[in-house]
Amino acid sequence: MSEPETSGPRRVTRADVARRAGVSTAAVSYVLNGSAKVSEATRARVLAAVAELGYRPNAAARALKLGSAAQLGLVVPGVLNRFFAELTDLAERAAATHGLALVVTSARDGVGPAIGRLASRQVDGVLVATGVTAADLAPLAGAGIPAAVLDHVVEGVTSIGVDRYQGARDAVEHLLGHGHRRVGFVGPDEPGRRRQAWTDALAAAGVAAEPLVAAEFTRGEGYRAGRALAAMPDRPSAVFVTSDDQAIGVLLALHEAGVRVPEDVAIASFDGSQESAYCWPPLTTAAQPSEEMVRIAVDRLVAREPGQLELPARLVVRRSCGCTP
Amino acid sequence: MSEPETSGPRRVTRADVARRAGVSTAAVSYVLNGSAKVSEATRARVLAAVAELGYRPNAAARALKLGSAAQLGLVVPGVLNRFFAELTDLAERAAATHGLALVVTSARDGVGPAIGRLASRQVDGVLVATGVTAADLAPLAGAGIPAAVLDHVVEGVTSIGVDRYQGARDAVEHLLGHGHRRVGFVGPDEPGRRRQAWTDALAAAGVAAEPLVAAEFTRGEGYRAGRALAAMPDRPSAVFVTSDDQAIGVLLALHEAGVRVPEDVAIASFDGSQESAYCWPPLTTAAQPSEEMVRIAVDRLVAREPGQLELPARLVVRRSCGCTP
DNA sequence: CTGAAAGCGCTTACAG
DNA sequence: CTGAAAGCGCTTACAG
Repeated sequence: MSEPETSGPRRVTRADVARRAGVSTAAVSYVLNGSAKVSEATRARVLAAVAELGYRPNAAARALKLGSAAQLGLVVPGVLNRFFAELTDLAERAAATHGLALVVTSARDGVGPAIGRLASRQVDGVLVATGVTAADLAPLAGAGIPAAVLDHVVEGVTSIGVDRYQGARDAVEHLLGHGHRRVGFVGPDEPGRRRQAWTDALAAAGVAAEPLVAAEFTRGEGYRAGRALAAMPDRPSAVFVTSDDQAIGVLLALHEAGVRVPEDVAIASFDGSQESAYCWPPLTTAAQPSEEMVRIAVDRLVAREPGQLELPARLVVRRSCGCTP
Repeated sequence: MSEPETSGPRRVTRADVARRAGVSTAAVSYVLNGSAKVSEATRARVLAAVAELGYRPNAAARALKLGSAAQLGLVVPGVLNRFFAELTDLAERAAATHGLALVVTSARDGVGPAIGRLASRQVDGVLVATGVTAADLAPLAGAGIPAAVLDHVVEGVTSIGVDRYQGARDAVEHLLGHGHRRVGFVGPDEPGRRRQAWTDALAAAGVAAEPLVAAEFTRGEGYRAGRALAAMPDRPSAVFVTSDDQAIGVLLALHEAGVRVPEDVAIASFDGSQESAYCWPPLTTAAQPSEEMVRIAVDRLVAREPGQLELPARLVVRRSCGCTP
């Protein structure tokens, strides 16, 4: 199209620095990598040359030699989901703590390709915040790259998850504690631990587990479910929603229909994203210990320490369940 | 701490593939890089060997040789802000279109360090979605890495921005069009184009530009501003808020105080994040053409095509201004 | 304490 | 159409 910029001044390499400082190239590496085997005078000369030349080590060369690109990969379903956006932010911080950069890969075209892309990038580890099987992770194992699954526990794979059953159960029981006897469920149609917790909690309370309104994990699906709820002749007086994002969609539909929350329908959800505190009414939600999960996962990745860990969810009580009027 | 995994099977290199396929290592490269200079039979043998061995080219070696790591850098203030989360998602998609990965760097410790980190990583370009000066970008220029500023236009720097003045002015005028004569401003205390638009629009309408409630670009600050608004004896009947995130904070404070939107206070904001459609009431907002901005910026980065472009904002009318009751 | 040298895995002219 | 070889910029034993 237009004239491409000329390649500009040749990149400055450590050879330039060595020449300028009057030392060997090895000395430059030693100084930069903090080896002790270099005199104070040499160190000063090298550092001065580095500053004068604006030298930056070539990360690719370093990665080739060391077999590490000093970066972590993160696979998310997409950063648009509130909860995953927060995870991305936390992961970036945690990685930075170890001097690692974060390569974000969305699994929009499937988790397999996403992992494949990362596997050839000499990443030092991969954080996976999507549904995966051990097989999906195989290319990483082949390349000697450790992986840690975030958010849920997968058999045979290093994973730091949250106890979805307990979190959901706490939320549903909280709703029951408000005296509700018809507590609906908004979430994926497939069986899962949150759904099981809902079923069990209602069974324990001696009431029927219904209605179930199917919705995938997006605000849009939550909105559709909310419209369905609003239109129900025998609407439940409370619902448990499997994620904050879905609950925010439910909220919108209910508002539009003039159904009041929590007066007409009480709501409790799952995730504890920051958004849950800023919608109206603020959501009572089973909060995942995201910060802790990410920190632990990154630490284990860096230490190449395998293992599984399930952390508890914590019920955060706000207005949507009817607690704070 | 625990025993580190053993280094595992040595990585398979193109030499292994060549041996297995019975061809030279060059042939492997030719096949993988789609060069025409290789026979069909050879190609098939190489591809078979690649599949059998699960070979993945070493990205670092490729980057060193080619001077390109096939990745783009993105500098954001943080991915927690709704708008930047969406930008991150869009950038990841746009980069993938060109076969590039996305390295996300938060400018939490300042834009200088963030850019420095990227500069040594052989990224093929950097997308900057933070306030920057041409000087901040100097290390990139030194390394021959093109940069493009997103979201606003910076003098002397390739940038794809939105017309903040026009967007804000449209929003304020829309509020005036509803008959409001006291239209407040919630946004940063420093002068800026959005604030100027607010001042000008009110001047043109012959009314005083007040009150101005200072708030930085976060939901928390928006919340504080909303509380201040709610407590005002001479509360304006409408406010323009400089971002959706802030507006969502304002909304929460107003709800808590029992101030109705739009009946008591009409609101219009800026950004057009997806969140603006899902809060209550949904926000009338001057929407940035994010998808287009990101696509154009990435295309220009890849083509190393400099230049500046300012795109119009588009007013999306929803309930918060009083339009759709 | 410092320097010369090998090698990380790739790509790509250059000969054949 | 294919192979041998140089070289990208670094790190790090190994001699001195």
